[in-house]
Amino acid sequence: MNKVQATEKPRQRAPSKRALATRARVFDAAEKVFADRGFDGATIRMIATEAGEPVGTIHHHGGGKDVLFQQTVARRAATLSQARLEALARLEAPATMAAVLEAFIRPFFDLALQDPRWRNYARLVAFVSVDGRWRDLSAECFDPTAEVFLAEIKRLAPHATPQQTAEGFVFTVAAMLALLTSQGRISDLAGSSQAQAAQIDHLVAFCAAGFVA
Amino acid sequence: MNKVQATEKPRQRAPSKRALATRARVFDAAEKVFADRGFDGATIRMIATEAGEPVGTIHHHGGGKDVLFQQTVARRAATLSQARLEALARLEAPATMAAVLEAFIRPFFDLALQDPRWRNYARLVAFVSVDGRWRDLSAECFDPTAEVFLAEIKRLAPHATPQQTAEGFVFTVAAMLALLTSQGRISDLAGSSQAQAAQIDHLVAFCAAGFVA
DNA sequence: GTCTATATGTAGATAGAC
DNA sequence: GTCTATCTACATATAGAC
Repeated sequence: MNKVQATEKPRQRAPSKRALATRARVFDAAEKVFADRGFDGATIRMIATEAGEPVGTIHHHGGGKDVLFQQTVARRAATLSQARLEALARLEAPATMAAVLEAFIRPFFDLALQDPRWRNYARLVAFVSVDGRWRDLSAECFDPTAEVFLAEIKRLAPHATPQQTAEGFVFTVAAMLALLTSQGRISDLAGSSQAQAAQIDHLVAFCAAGFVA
Repeated sequence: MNKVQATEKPRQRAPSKRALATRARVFDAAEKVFADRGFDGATIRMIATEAGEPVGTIHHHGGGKDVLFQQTVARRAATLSQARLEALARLEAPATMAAVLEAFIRPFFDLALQDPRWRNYARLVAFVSVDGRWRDLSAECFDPTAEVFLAEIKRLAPHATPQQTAEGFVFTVAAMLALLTSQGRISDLAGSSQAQAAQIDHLVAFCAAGFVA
């Protein structure tokens, strides 16, 4: 058993499993701390503590605080986009407005329901959406997919002006993020709790009705 | 013996006009900087520069960074609540869902359209709504009025469950803040600009239709 | 790749002159 | 009430040992 890679030094060595696991822990920790406290409220030290790694390791994998932040946001964006576009492609030919909106909304909830890291990611995205300094980042990560859905929505509501469809889409995204990040706020207001499954249906119905109007 | 009473503030003297103006400049500046950068991203020095005041003055009027932040959020909340409740009271007897939602939504836009400081305030509120650390502050400032409107909405949609009305209200608030803080984001997506007046009508219609569904 | 120690900057806060 | 000067603490980042 010769260890080939031990002596070879190509342009970039494949990272070891150990290194990849560390890297994932660093980004998961960054995701959680950034989601809790925002970019400026988070510190490299908090992230290091959360990850169970020394401070230097965060810089090594993250490459500075704002690169770390941007990569943390970008990391899951491709997965999310793909899930959304696949859901859209799965719709049979005469799609309804509700079905298109659900193809956009549900994948995020499915991921969030089964993985708490995706819930952290949702809160992180909410922070990004509110802070004007990350507009370019947000556009890079999410606009391409948004354009695809926007085109589909326009096709289903040809009578609406471009402004109206754009507005409706912004309202839909805002409502989706609010529900994703509410974490019981709605139950507080309502006085009791209910399965999230129904809430997603309500969100889709709410937005679909809004678009029709 | 009389030492304690002597050193205690007898009662607060009425502040001079000059002092009140300075105080207002401090809070306006804090509002803008907090709206731009969030709580942690803002610094006392940025606020001082924005206000054209020395650093010590910010502490004097604000009393520490987080007290300053909370007072900045609370400062306009009463005005907003009052405007909303008055708009609600002005509705004639058989109110529609759209009219009730408009009574909630339009006052904020009216203030924001005529005063850029209210636009800053809207962005500040968006930051607060996304950061879990300010949940108590947010509840204190906005929940009482929200309860009034929620009761009215329930009256107009007796068939809906408490969960559904609470959800719809959260969606409405999220969409409202998104539109208030969009600052041309919607025009970007739509490819052209349009008067905000129509956008508010669209928002009301969107949400009213959602509630009916 | 991983971890420690440290350099450098700037934050929030305050004491005291005016 | 207003402003200056300064204290203390902790941030990011990096150099270099392992």
